[in-house]
This record gives sequence, structure tokens and C-alpha cells, in this order.
Amino acid sequence: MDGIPEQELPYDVFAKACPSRGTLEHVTGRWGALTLGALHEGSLRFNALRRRVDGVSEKMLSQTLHALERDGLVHREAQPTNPPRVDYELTPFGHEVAERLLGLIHLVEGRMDDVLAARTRYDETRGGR
Amino acid sequence: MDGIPEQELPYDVFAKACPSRGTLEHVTGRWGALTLGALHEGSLRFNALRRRVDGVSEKMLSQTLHALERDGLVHREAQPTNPPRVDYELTPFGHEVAERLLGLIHLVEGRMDDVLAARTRYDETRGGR
DNA sequence: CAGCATCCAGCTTGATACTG
DNA sequence: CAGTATCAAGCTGGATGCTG
Repeated sequence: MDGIPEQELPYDVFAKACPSRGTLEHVTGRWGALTLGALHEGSLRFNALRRRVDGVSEKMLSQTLHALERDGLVHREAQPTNPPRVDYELTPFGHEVAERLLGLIHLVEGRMDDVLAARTRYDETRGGR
Repeated sequence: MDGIPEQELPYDVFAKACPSRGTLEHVTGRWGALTLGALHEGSLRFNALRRRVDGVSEKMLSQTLHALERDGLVHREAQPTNPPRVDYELTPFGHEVAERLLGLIHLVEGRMDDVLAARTRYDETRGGR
């Protein structure tokens, strides 16, 4: 009967305690997703990244990069020069993740007119209250 | 020279003020992603959904569903019976989004061993402090 | 069952200031 | 340039109680 063990995955985001949930949050979080998206086009230095991800604070970017580096999605390349120069780039796994993320992002961007229309409809329907 | 206008998208998540950023957050948010993932397999009633998305509170699920419904990703089907029965299901657009999301989720789940190993390495490297 | 209203602890976030 | 440290404020989210 368990001749064909049904290839059960050891990790399941739907389970509260699964560590994959944490990683998913790093990846999809407000700044995580945009950071990965930005780095998918090529490596960037700290402040360039900060400019690209419009609205992120120094602190949040730093924090986001640490989490992504820790999870093995981003590689940090520091050159001991003066002034310091640090480049951030995606690891192969980071690129895989970023690709899917960008697919999602573009899908959403491309349908924003529909989304906005849906919102208007929704708000009008229950607009009175 | 703008014979071939380069198909510029009107929406850009990287821009702070773009409404697409809000929608992306609804979609990728902690509960948004899991809710869409759960509903991709089929419609579910409120409490079934609550059980499926392990750890979500009533309030957060309700809030998440409202946001997704407003953005046109989820359809709410209420039957005026007693006791009340409400089914939630994805719209076609919701399914498209959920598909990509699940791709991302499975990618992450499938690589968790690598992620965990990367974390250990990271923590050991700067483990001292 | 399917939810809304309220309260409030605490985590997240953004400013600001400082270091190497 | 590339960050870290600190602090206040605001939003997130859970618990509880109630409605239809």
C-alpha cells in the first residue's frame, strides 16, 4: 500500500509552525518583493537600491537585505575601499524567486485598470455605508 | 522616432505612489497569499478557510477577504439561509494570481532545506556577534 | 455559521543622529 | 558611501463580546 508514497513535501506554508512561512514573508513582504525585483535586473549598491525602491528607509532596506542574505537569496559583496563600496546581487536561487515575483508583479501591474474598476464598483455597491 | 513606442506600462510598483503597490501587498501579504492559495483549490466557506489557513484570526481573515474582494480577486457568494452559508471563490483574475503565487510558494517550500542551511551558515559566520 | 465592534499590547516603521 | 543605534508613533493583529 505505500508502494507509491505520495511524494509529500516536508514543508507546508499552510501550517502555522512551518519555517517556510517565514521565508515566504521575507520574499513577499513589502520591501522584500521590491528589493528582489530591483536586483533581478543586476547588482546594485546600497544607495542605488534605496533610490530604486522608492520609499524604503535606510533601516528597512538594511533589515530586508540582511533577511534575504540570511535566507540565501542575496549575496553581499563588500569591497574594503574607502569610501566603502558594497554590491548586492541575487544568488541563483534568488533569481528564480525574483523571476516568479516579477511575473506576479507584472500581472498585477497589467491589470490595475481592472482592479481599480472593481474597487469603484465595490465601493459604490456598499458605498452608502 | 517614436514609431515603435516602447509599450510603457502605466503602473509601476517601484514608484511609491503607484496603486499597484497596494494591490501587490494585498496579494502577497501574510494572509492574502495563503488565502488565495487555499481558494485556488476550490471555493470554501468562511470557517473552512479559517481552518485551512492555519493561524489566521477571524478578524484578519475577514479583513483579508474584503480587501481581495474589493480588488476583484475573490467572489463572495452568500446564501440567505439559516444558518447563513457563505462561499468564497476566486475570480478568473484571482486564479491567475493564485497560480503564480503557488508557483512561488512551492519553489520556496521545495528549497527550504537550502534556506535553512544558508541560515545556519550565516549565523555561524557572524554567530560570534 | 458568519461575521462586526471594541480594546489594547506590541511589533513595525520612519526620523534622527552617529560611526567607520 | 554604507551602514548602526535609538526613540516615538502608529498600525497590526489577537482576544473578547455581541448580532443576525
